Amino acid sequence: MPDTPPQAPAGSRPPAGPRPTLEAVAARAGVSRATVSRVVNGSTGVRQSLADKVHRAVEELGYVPNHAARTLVTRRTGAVAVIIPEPEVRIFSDPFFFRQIRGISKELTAHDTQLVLMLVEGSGDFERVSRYLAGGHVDGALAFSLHTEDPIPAITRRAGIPTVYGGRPVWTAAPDRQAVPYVDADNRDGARVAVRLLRDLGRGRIAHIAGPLDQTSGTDRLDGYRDVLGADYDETLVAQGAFTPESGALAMAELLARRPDLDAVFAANDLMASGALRVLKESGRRVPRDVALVGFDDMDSVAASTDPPLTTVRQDVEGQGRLMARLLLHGLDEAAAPAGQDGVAPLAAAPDSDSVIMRTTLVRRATA
Amino acid sequence: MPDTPPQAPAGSRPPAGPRPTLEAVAARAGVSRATVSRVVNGSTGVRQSLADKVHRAVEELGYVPNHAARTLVTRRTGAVAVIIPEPEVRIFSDPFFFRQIRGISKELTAHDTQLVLMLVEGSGDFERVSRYLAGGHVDGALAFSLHTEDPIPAITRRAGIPTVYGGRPVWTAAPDRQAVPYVDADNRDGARVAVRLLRDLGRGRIAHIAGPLDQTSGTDRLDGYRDVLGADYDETLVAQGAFTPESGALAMAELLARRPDLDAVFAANDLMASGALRVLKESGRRVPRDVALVGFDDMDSVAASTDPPLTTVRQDVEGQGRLMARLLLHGLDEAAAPAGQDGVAPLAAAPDSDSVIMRTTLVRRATA
DNA sequence: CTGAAAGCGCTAACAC
DNA sequence: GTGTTAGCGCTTTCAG
Repeated sequence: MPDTPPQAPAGSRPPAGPRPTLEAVAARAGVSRATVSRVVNGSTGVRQSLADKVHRAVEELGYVPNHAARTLVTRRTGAVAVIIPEPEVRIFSDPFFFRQIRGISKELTAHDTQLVLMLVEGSGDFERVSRYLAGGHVDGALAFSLHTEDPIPAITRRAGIPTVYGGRPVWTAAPDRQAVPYVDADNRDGARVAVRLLRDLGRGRIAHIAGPLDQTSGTDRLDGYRDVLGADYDETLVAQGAFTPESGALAMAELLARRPDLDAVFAANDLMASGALRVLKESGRRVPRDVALVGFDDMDSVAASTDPPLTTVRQDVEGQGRLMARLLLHGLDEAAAPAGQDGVAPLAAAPDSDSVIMRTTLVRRATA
Repeated sequence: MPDTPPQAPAGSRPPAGPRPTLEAVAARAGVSRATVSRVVNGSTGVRQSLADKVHRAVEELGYVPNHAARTLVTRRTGAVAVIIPEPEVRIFSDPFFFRQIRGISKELTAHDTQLVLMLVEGSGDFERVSRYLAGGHVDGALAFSLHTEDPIPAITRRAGIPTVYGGRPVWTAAPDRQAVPYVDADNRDGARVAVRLLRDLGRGRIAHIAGPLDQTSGTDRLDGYRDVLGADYDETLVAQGAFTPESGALAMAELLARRPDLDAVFAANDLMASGALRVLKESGRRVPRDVALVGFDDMDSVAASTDPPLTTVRQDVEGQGRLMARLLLHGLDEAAAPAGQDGVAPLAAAPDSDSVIMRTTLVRRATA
């Protein structure tokens, strides 16, 4: 490159001005653009001596490939959207989402893929999401917390954007069940394990504080409870909450009023368990002596710091996030090169479609 | 991703295949590409009749502009990076970050700009961030929680990426103070208001549980405390915490041991205040009768639900997020079109450079 | 193994 | 006002 600006800045750092292009690197290395491109993209078939020259030129010029140009020709953006329905108040009280995002972030980062966060406010926002996804800004999407009438699946499908869901979407139970890939904890089995523990502890009147029934995490845990109770299932021992401490307290009070004889409680999550625990203690009952209690999630900021510490069912939220990303990325690679093996070890078995249900583990502390 | 089966779905939705290009729209509307481009980009100088035709063609074809192609020529990505240092454990316990991100998201969305989330894990990650920012993927960046030796500023500067910081960076107090734009709450003044309240309540031995002193939110609040105490400032009445409930409890116990006669406490945040409150009650003291207590943040999940509810200093976290985004976007527009007014109403006054300090408000509940 | 050439889809001068 | 014409920086056949 003959035209260097008059006074070159002294520092050894690459020149500031306009970023160098492939062209510039090629000129400097004395090769063609094609060769530089090959080297930069790690192609094998290039003589070592040339490759070295190119690398040096890249270094000296501080060359960084232009993303837009690359995307324009490859049709790959190297970015993934993470769609979160805002109304979910949980976002703010729960470290849940952030942990899941953390897992997603780690996995994406490891694959040099960017995370585009989309907080979806209200119904008016769906048009925006739709446009965005259709705009080819991202290669795929990760979505959360789908309720019955969630428009996201339709949007991603129409936009032709591969999508993996977090948590089993409710509609998978519907007659025309669309086989969407999702990652979830084995809520039903986790609940079974919790209730079995209570039963094996000799408790005969095990109550359940259920989560919202428009979410599969709520219904699946209730189903697990019923599985174990079997014929002994008794409606008067079930109350509903909303996954918040307050709702747990309310539900507990209700249960106590209805069935003062209950001797155990399985709460559908730790937050509700903490509310229940408070009410239990206020009612003069001793935990676990009089009433044993088990939660769900093993949310670190809650479960370990209640008094007494909560026995609960742990789910690996961060792992779920990682897996969601892995599943998506895997699918994307497959679409590009429809071959087999790629070395990604599945974290768990896939029951059907491409979904993964992750094992839960019982964490025994002091409430049961 | 399972391909769509052979049989094309009947719906009136636009053809699936390859996405239509400007060219296609132009052909369909019987105009040139340039005209379509003008219409799509809302240019004024186009005859109405033509514009209508174009709009119709766009509609019929389901045309969506190709982002990469546009970026390639405009040099604008329409995306902003949000950089968060992962080690911050606060992320998981505090709704803080999510609220700030929520504010950022809202503002960006309103300006059709995307949010690229970068969780920075450790030192090894900085190279990645550096490469990413240099890669021209984003137009600007928003960064958080800078500690003394944070490399982010150097990285963004070198990459030439305009950046706005969340919270006053510590180095702004250094001799060679770089004038970086940031948004922060008026921590010092907020602290003054809190301590003045305590003093006006007649308390004579006001203690302070300080936050970490490597963060300006910690030091600024301590400074505010000292401002009010003036000559009465007494080191034995100050203990340090780490913005967590546990550290607040520890600090409180320490203070109580040292100065059993204290009659008020100003904690540098609500989380620490909650820990302190517990210890205070356990020590048999009545709040606020024996010891008055004021927190900071007005973190909804904490302040309103302590017993008794916490008097605290509120900062508008979501507003700070919005403002950060607004400042950045404003700067970007300016760079593009270096003119004046653009109708963005500042939420508060700018003291120097382009930074904004936001007012705090005292929220009186029951602890003082 | 390497280079030349043809675009990817769009915007922005510049003519008409 | 509207069309024509160059590229933006990169990958990728296709020759050699």
